[in-house]
Amino acid sequence: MSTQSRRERARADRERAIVAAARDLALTEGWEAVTTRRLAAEIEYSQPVLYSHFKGKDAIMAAVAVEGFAELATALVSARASAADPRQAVADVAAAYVAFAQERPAIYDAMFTLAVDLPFASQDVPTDLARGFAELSETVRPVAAGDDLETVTETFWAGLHGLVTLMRSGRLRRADHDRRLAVLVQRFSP
Amino acid sequence: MSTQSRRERARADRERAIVAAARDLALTEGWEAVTTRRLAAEIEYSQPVLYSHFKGKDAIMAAVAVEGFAELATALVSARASAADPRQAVADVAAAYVAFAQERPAIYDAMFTLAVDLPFASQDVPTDLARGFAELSETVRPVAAGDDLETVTETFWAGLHGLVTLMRSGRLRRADHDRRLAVLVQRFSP
DNA sequence: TCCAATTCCTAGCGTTGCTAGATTTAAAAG
DNA sequence: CTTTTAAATCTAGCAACGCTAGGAATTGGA
Repeated sequence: MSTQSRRERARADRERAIVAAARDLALTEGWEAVTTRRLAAEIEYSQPVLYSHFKGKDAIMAAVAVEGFAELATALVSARASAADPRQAVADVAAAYVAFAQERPAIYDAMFTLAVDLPFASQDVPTDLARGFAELSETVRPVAAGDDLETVTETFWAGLHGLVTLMRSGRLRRADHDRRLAVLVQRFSP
Repeated sequence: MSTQSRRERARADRERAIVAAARDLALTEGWEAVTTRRLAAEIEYSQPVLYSHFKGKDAIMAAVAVEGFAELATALVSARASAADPRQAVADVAAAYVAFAQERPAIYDAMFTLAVDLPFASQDVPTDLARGFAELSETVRPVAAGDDLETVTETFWAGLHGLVTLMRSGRLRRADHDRRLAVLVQRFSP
């Protein structure tokens, strides 16, 4: 009984180590540097061990993404909480969203561009993703007016996502970023 | 002299065949099906021939993307031209943009998500890309007001891009798409 | 008809994600 | 404490990827 629980604990530790290694590698060198061989070396086990924890590389990336949802949600919550008024809240939350994406581009990609085997628009959305979305919702609620709140939230989100991805891939000049963000925020401000 | 020009013509034909094969394969089976071996088989030459035309697979994808810019620009031009008034123009151009992305997802990815070795925010932007961007600019000009036109255009573009990419990767429910687009259009309408 | 130059292909390198089968390790039974 | 059995882990390898070196074949001009 106790030996079994000890083993389970060790397994859980190793699983966390895999996700942490993937996250660190992706952050420092990008996802193309995150190979199964490299991950195995990092946790000091052989390659097949990874597959006893995760179905494949995509599942590992999904696990990193889920961690990212928690971080993003926390960042959005604190941004909105410290805003002086609803108008400032939109600007601050937008800034926090963009800052997260720019500081952790690899994590952001795993969350919103790469891994597709995560439940999004369905019932069993990861809790922290729902938390982040709810925070966006509350932020734009004052401007929803006649429109459906969820729809407005998704559209605002899409605007942020578009700005972030187009800029990071070099499609938009970085210099003008703040002005673009201001335009978007203004269009979604009370 | 004539034999040389004949050879040059044959080479140009083969180059076009490569891009066409890549485009067709990407459209029907996605970019992951576009391998250099598959492309070589398609044009009935061996693999290394590809590298006498293009620096690598990325360059082939970039060539497909450039073709896409032309198509998109044409679609946007005709959408704006047939619009009854400036307000309708915004809606029609937005709809045309989204329709293009949804009907040719692989091409759209090559244009705006994958290939990065294309000049975007610089002087030597592909002509057709500039054409498409100019069309977007003219469409949103009535709402630019005090803001810089280029900035507003880029922000509107980002909104469209965000909607398209988030929906295509399953992050947004497809059913509510029209309503989200309407919200965006309304925010950028005169 | 022979030579030279260009064009093209065969073969292979290093890397990827992933897996089958042997091997070691550890727990349970005697 | 030894033996047996089961679980955990590793070694080795597969198929596919992008890409390239070096030799074979084709072509045009002398």
